[in-house]
Amino acid sequence: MAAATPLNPTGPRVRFAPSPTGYLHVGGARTALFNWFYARRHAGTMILRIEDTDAERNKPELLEGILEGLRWLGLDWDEGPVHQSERIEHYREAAKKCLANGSAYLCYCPAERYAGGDAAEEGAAGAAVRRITRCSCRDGKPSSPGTLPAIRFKVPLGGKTVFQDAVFGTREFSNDEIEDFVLLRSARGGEPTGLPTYQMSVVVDDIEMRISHVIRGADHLSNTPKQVLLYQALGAEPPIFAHVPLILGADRTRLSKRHGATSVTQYREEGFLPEAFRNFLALLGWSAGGDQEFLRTSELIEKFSLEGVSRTNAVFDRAKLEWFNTQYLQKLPVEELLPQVEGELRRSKLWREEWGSGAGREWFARTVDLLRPRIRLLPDFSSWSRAFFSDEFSYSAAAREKFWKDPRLPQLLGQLADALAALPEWNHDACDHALRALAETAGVKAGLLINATRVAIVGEAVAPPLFDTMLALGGDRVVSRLRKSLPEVGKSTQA
RNA sequence: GGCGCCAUGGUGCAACGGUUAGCACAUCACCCUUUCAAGGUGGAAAUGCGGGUUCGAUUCCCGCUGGCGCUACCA
Repeated sequence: MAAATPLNPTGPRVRFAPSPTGYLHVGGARTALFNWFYARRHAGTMILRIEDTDAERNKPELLEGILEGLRWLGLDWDEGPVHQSERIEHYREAAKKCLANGSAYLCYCPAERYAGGDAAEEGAAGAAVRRITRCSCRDGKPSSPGTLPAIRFKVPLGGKTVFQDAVFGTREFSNDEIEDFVLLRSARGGEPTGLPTYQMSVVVDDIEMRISHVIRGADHLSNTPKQVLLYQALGAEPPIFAHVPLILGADRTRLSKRHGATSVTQYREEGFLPEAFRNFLALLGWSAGGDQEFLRTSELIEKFSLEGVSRTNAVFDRAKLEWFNTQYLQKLPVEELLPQVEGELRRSKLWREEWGSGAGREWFARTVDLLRPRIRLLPDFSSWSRAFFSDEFSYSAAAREKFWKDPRLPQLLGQLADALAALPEWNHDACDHALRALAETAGVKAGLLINATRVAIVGEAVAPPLFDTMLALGGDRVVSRLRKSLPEVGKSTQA
């Protein structure tokens, strides 16, 4: 994908590295967004890397969905996507190097000896679980020689590992708390060396891709010291880390399927505007410092900084997301909205080519402008405001129940249709006067006619102001819809 | 269990030793109004607890509590 801004070869290099084991969820999207903001803010380079080393859990078909989600969000990248599955040799080389310089060793222990234990032992009445973090293989005394070995990192005894985090500050971990983690899994099949673990592939790639800032979820804070140790073993300078707080569900646990929509694709389908979604996401765990919240993407890029990233986990609040959407729906210049609405109408098969240019385009723009203060999500354009784009619509039950009660209505609406049909000119005030005049002669409140007419011409109890609506629909349509409604109005008033 | 991180109204953020603790969402009331929104005005609502440090703590330190994360030959 082409870069949106000129690249600065000395600028920061960041990456977003999803694993195609699921869809792009909002947490990942927010991480991608922050990386992108940072890259664009500093004219740096954004790299997309696919972490697909786990052949079992990896589902290649999910990748397209992730890319689609990123594109919908409006994010682009300058390099990649790079697939880790195609770089296995690099990781093996690095592991060999660690073996050669003494920072790693071959471990012949069966995998089960390390795995399984901790979680399983938890039930033992709170008994302290001492994990195995070192083994005799480390000293060249294989516990089960003959089996295929894994390569483990030889974590230094004693001492501490420190690194800089742009969000959390200087972090220190004592090495004795870090287990001898696996670099290369024991071989399956005939291969002498296996596949890399996350720690290995991430570090090797971040080094080779010259990543300067690792911006990722705070769930990685705990394994960062392992990675720092690896950088040192490979003779490389660690990058600057920036761990961003997690996004939680309303119950304060990490956002997951049971919290409802967590895939960005779902938000696209529900009809959110990407820019509104971006604005909302940006403010989850980050703030420009002041009180301003409505920030267009260009402002977000301009203001983004790692210093503004919070250390507190944030709860995903859908109500606020919807508020952002209504704000964008209302504040954007109409022209920016038209393509979105056009897309929506196309999806619902209501689109007519005449609205693409000329007078049709003008009408379309005016109508969208009229409708938008009442729109919450894009599909509202083809549902409750359907009557503005199609003659085929139905009268909502709630609307007839509410506004088609008065028994005089069938007669009055008939008279109104006649009066409107006789109008020499079709404009807001003419319609207004005609309706009020009729109300006065008939001795009814104007509101009675106004409300009933609204239902008759758009089928809904809720719509823009009546005379603006009439103007948008045009005289012929209003009159014919009014007449066509008469039998239905009759039924309702008798019920 | 161990290690780590975090802690301002229900939610998202401000206030980075001195403010009547601010803004926004949500919520309630009122205004506007032909419906419903939008908009406007106002209300209710927070510094988890306990110790320090300081003339002064939301802010710095310690403890507690609570939440979250990591604790795999997953990423």
